[in-house]
Amino acid sequence: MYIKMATLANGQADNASLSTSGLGSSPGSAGHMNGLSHSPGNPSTIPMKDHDAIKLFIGQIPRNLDEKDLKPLFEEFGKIYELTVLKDRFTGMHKGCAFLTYCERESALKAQSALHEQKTLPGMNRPIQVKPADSESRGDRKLFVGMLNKQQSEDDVRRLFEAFGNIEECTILRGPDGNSKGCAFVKYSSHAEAQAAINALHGSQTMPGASSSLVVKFADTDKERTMRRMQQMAGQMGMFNPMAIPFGAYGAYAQALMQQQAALMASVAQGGYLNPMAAFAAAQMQQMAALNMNGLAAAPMTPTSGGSTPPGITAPAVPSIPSPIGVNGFTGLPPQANGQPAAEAVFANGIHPYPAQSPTAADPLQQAYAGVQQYAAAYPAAYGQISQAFPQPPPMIPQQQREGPEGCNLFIYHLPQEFGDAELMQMFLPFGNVISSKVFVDRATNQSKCFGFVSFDNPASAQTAIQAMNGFQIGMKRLKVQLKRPKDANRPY
DNA sequence: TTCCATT
Repeated sequence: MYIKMATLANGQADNASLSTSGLGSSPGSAGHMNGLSHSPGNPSTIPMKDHDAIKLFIGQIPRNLDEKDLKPLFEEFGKIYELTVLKDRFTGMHKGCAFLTYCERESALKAQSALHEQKTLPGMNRPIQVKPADSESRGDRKLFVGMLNKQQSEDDVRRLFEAFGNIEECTILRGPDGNSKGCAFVKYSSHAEAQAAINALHGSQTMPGASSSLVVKFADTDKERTMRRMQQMAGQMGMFNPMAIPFGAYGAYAQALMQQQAALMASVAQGGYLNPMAAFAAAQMQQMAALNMNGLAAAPMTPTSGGSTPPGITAPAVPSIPSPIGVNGFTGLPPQANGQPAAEAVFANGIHPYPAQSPTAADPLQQAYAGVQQYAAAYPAAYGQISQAFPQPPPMIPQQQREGPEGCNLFIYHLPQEFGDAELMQMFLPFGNVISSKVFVDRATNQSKCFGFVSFDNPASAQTAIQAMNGFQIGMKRLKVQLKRPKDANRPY
């Protein structure tokens, strides 16, 4: 078992090999940015998929082939977003099939036409199946919205609905004269998002001029054709989707967070169990590289961890960054950032759905730093050397479970098996004040069920966390991070 | 040969 106790160097190497998108880096090469320097702020380092990407079902796979064997076969047709071989939940037995999502819809279509029933893999007696997963066709995700104010535009409706998920389409129904009929269709990426919107908004308010409270229900499928016509009519007014710009000026910082989280989780996932020291150190190194890579840190990088206070950091988008994150993370200033108001201003500019936000909770940089402190504070006895670096760790002992307000509670799925409450909290601290984190554990086996909940004290942090962490890649799987379903979520309308 | 789980 000690063999698995990865040294820092090994942990980092593992990260690099695990990553499909260049997120990994090695400690010795922090100074030259691990080949990522050519893409500062390049969104391609954050894996994304088309909003209309198709999840494919792959059937008739020999049971001796796992994700890494299948990857090359399917990569021919495009960049893979996620590939998951289905396994029995208890025995871990390969079920002979998989789910595959390409980043681009087009790749899925190509793969389907090239492979579906076109050949039989060794040992199989039926040809390979490559087709949209059953789940792709089922599940209502289109909402009918009634009792709107007739002055409300598509953008107004979007603003009302965007907190509950990714809006793929939003159309006001209009008469031939172009006047709103006071209703709209809103299509989310998933059924769950649509359901969340229903739960939160149906009957929640009465628009000025409307005769009764807001109606939010699943769209009548019979009328889909009508709807399509409507959408085409309103079609060419090119609206931009605010959700497509997750962080605005903070994009680069979002990336930095990704790097940090990548290191943390990859080292856990690869190591087979949690090695807090390696994870922590890896996160530090990743953060150094990431911040510098993105041009947020002007300080020249030195490969050794000198004890000097890092020089001031300048950045065009985020004027002032707490420097301790910069050069080695183990020494430096207390986390009271001097740039909070500026950072908040940037952050509030089109990013916060809830403008009335406390600056403290809204400053992700500060939160990131707090997260690091928390991580160090969690293991003070074993790693005194590190906890020393933070003379006064904030009293952030995980509180008892408590739910936050509506819109503040996240459901997280596909957690690494090794993640416990503390790791879950650590993962989400950079986005706000985590008031609780809970990984579900099987009572019988004491094993994580790989899902859990995180609660923030404000909805903006929750949304920021969703934007940053939903779809975050661990191995070939991705975290699912969404608002917790309200308990009456399954009630049909 | 169809994942998926909501303190």
